[in-house]
Amino acid sequence: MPGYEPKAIERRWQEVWAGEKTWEVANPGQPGFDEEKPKAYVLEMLPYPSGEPHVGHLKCYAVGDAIAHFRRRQGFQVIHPMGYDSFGLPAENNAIKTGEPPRVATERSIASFQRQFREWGISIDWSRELATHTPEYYRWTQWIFLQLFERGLAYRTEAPVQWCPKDATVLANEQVVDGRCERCGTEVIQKNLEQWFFRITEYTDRLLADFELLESWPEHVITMQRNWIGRSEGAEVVFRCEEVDLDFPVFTTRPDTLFGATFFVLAPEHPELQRLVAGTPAEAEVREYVNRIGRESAEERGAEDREKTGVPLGRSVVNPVNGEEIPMFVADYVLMEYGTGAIMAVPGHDSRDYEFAQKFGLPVKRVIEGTDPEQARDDEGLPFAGDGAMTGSGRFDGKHNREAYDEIVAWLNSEGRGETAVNYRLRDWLVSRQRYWGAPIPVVYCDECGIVPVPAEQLPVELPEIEDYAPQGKSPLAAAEDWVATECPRCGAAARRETDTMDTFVDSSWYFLRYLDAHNDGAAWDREAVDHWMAVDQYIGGVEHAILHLMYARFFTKALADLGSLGVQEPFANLFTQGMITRDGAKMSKSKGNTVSPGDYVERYGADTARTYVCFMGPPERGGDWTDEGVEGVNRFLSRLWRLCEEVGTRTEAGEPSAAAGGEARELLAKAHWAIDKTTRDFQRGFQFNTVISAVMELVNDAYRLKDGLYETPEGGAAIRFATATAASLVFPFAPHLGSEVYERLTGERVWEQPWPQADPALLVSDTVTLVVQVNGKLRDRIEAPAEASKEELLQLARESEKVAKHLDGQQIVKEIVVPGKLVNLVVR
RNA sequence: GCCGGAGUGGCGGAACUGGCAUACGCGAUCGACUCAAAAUCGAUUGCCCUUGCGGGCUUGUGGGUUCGAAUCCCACCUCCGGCACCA
Repeated sequence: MPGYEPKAIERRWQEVWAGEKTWEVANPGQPGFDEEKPKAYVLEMLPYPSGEPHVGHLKCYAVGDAIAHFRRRQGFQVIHPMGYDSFGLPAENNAIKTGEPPRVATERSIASFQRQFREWGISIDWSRELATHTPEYYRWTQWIFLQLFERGLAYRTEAPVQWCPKDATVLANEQVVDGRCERCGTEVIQKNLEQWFFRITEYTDRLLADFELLESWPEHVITMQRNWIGRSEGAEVVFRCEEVDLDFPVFTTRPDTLFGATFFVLAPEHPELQRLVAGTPAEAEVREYVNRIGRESAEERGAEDREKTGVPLGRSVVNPVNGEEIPMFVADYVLMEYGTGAIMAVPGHDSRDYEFAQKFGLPVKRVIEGTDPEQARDDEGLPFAGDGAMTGSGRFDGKHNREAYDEIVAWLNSEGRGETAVNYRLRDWLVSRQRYWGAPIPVVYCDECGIVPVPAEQLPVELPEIEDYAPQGKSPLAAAEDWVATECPRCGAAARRETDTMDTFVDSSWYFLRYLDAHNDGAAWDREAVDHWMAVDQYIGGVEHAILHLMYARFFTKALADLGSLGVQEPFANLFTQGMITRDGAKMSKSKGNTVSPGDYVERYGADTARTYVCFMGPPERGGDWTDEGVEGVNRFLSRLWRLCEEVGTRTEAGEPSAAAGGEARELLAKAHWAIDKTTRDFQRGFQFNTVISAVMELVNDAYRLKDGLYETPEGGAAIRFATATAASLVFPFAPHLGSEVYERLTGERVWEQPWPQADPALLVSDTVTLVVQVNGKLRDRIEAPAEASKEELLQLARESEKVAKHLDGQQIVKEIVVPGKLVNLVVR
């Protein structure tokens, strides 16, 4: 008997699917569009094509494909497209090193992804394939840029930016991790440059409020985004420096502690700093301090155990609530990027201000009493972060601080010295990059007209071919003189093109819309197609995109909806984030030499084994450690199914299984229906693929256990044939090739054309149940009991048990608990 | 520090609404087949005591609620992830 040979099976079915374009779906109005079926948009995050696919890709697409297959067989018209996020730094860095054009390396990698997706048997609608580096795609990325520009949502301004000296480019705040470049790990420095921004901050409140519109997102992803947006409610309060006749607004979340302010601190980058100290004795020391801080990296400055430093300015401001003059300082623990770059310092109730006050010998004043009377008396327990009664706060004394909060803000407002205010951590999205391998920003600079957008009909602004990719502080595109020199679209005078390109996150912020109308060369998409398919019903990807990509895509969706181009406010109704696969307990990396190449495993065991393994190794939202023994275990299981199919195919005849069958035939039929029921429920519950697969394993195990007896009779033969075909049908979403092959051999049908099986309720119940008998909550016996036995009958059975009787000996039953169909618990004393 | 998540056999993990803890897989031991090995098939496999029958213990730790807790409540410990001088 020939063994399981996945190679031949898998190739055969891949050719069927490719030849028949099995997974293509039509848009509304096109031939082949099915009006009856509800739609389901199943989408995995598009890959960044660099080298070969790794196991993370295998897992993501195996998980997504299982969902796509299940939904199809549940009667949905499933759209399941694929594309490539093909602009970006790694291809360009490779180009700088090797001289190979980024396009060449990228397209080679795309070819490798395409080949592997086919070899894995992922059910992709290839007619909708896209790559973000093609002019057909980025033409519309540029179009969206122009739309945002027209609405004032894209703007250019000089700003302090994070600059990576190694990659010689600016970075988004989101791409700076612990003060280092996310990509190359180099320490980031600050620079002032003219840059392009998207006004995402205009959408902060909607980005927060619309979490409500989502159906199912992991709670931690929502929390991460919420923290990233960082909305704080508080008040803006104005402190005045009489000596230089300047007002200094501060943002505070604790206006109730205003009476406790004992000093005032400006960030080293504060624009009024020079004016405050010019010509004063403090000037030299302040300048030296500011210069020193300026030279420090973001990492040094943000270090966890950094001691507080600062310099007194020799100036003071007036506290608006009590007229007190408090001294001013410059200190680097105040950040220019947040709030107003200045703070009122309340050392009695803020740990950072407290530390500073201790170091500089400044007064610490308590203005809220703790509930603990010991703490209430003096400076014990300071800084105090809790709530309590106001003290040392004039006419607010005795009030609870939460109450006083509003009254103080109201009073400031009436005096014109303050008002309620909201602050966000989120900054506008810096989208320009001084890099080659990205979509050119479609803008022209004209001496007469200034910044002029390229008219939509002139798009795309194509990326020119160049020789030298190395950045020299400005975009490599600046060297392409013929390309840069152009005419002003408005006045026709000589003008110069923008030489920066767009952040690749821009490309991936709208690709899910382009799939829906991928070859439209008259518009980014057809509104009817997008209205039909959006939103994405299930989005799947790595949790590393929890903030950046997902928030940018949400922002784009809202902005495009405001422009009238879209009818939804949220792009992804349901989100699933898969966990990372490790090897030997560690993250895979080439330097550690612990990488796993999916290609090797597909070659050795077949795609079905590799796919089923990544779904079986544990709950997919959690990570898991890749082991070869685990892969072999799954391969064993699929081989068992294969051999069972071969045996059943020769030893039984096709025939309807009879629900009236008795004995082992009925036992196996019941197991098959149990498996149908279990897998269906687990699929509907979410992503419990490991338990889905284990249910099919149980079914196959039972078939092996019972098969020899079943071959004897026609009913038995029909039962095991049904059980085997059912196993194939249920495992199909994970092992589509083997599932198709086995199902076809035993039924003559194509499994993906069959609806998902339905469990027969009559076979889910049995006429006896195992009754668990406990004495004082401890298991003492198991008894087979009639399923419909009454409470009294169950108690009777329980008491008759010898094993139970032993534990009742000499004791008195004080309570009897009966859960029909399950258990009896006798409480004795 | 703040915000999430998780602690179950030798390992990955299962257990629905509080009701048989350890499904399924891996590993291990034994047996069948074989000249032999691999593959395959079958049996055993939480820990402790006991020749056996049987008994005791066990879901990170300590307490609580309950006839009954991996599951609910309180306190604590450990690990993982995110954010972090954000006023």
